[in-house]
Amino acid sequence: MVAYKRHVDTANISELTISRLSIYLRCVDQLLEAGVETVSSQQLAKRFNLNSAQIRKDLAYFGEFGVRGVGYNVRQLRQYVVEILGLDRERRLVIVGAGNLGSALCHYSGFSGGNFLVVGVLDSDPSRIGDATPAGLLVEDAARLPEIVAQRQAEIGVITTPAAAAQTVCDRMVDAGLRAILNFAPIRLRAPESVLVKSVDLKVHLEELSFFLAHAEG
Amino acid sequence: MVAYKRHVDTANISELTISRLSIYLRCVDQLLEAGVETVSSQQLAKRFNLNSAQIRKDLAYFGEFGVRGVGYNVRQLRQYVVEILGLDRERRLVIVGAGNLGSALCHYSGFSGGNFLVVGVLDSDPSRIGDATPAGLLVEDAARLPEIVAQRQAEIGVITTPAAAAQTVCDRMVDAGLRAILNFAPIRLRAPESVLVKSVDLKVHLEELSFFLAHAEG
DNA sequence: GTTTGTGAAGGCTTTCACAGCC
DNA sequence: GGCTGTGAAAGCCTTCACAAAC
Repeated sequence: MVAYKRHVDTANISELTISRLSIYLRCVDQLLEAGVETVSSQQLAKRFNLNSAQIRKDLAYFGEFGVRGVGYNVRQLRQYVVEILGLDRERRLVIVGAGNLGSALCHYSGFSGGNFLVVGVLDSDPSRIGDATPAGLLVEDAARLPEIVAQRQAEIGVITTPAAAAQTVCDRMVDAGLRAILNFAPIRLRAPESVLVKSVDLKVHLEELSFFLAHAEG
Repeated sequence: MVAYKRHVDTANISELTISRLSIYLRCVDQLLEAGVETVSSQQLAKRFNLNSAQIRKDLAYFGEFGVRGVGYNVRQLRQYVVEILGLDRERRLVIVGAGNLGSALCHYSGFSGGNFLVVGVLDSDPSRIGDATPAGLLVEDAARLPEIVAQRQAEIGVITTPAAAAQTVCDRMVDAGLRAILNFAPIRLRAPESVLVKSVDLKVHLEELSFFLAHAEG
């Protein structure tokens, strides 16, 4: 077994591989909780409905983590995936849009827990500024985005505004120095190539389910 | 122009095509708001950062909606996409898990608006049962899932419980007759093939952004 | 002239299958 | 015996490019 390759050309690695690493992390956490110490790609695949060759290939991009004839050490594997995903240090988030979704996310365990920390919830609506979110943060003025990003060293912006405001908020986040943006507004955003924007349109998933219901025989 | 083909073999159509149809619907809605009456695939592509051949191909699976030399009638196109996605009738949702995310989603406009309607928010925690959600629904006992699904004719189940409870809730949703499930718990669910389960792990997206931040040069 | 709908080409991802190693 | 890491094959998806239609 060799250590995690730090100098892989990450530009050539598919986003699909990255999102699967994230999934593997959940699986490995479950195994750790269950006290499993060693796991083969086949066991992982069977247990979590994955493909064993794909697991091996995804991991092999970043180093040789396994032992032939044995499998992977679960604890070690977790640590490697954590390092690959950059989860070995805290990542701070700023949420813009203190509506239902925004205030729910700021104390959603996936968002404020583990390596992620919500350090600000902003809105441009004066009637919302000063409100307490369920997590105890106060809603602040969206105009203060640049200073909040700088002072609190936020790296990730989360957009939970209505569609009409999203592009403006995105532009301001880019100007404020945020390099990674998670967008929940149902609109396609434009941003410089140096900034990564991921959009999650929750309605798309519902509409996929609707398509399935409309066309499934039965 | 020919009408929407009702008898396409939907089993052969990629999920990617379906999720793009959903995106096209957002784009077409923006065009309608802007008063645009006709649009070509190239105009759509340029405006929303898409590929024109892909738009044409995605649409062509379901019929011949365009006029050569002209393009697509925006209003008509919207109607076709709505029919394809099965959005021409109401789809009722039941949410299980009245935590932060669950109660936020039940009055999130994407979830209770348009063709989707949340008809129940359930939890198994007695201390939550009876609580009012922001949308005015009362949290009901998760044990009543089967009767609520049947009486209110719910079709889609939404899981917003902690990971540990998600598989049990999923099994009960299947038993209650739900054929489409949207899962927000960070766990891989197992369900019969006749049921469509879509999982949305919000943390996966954050971790993808983290990977980008960790490896982007800068 | 313009644009659609589509076969063919190209590119990307997954899966297979096995050499190499334990 | 077992399992990983990986080239090769298969499958899938996107893009090109053009005939057919307006």
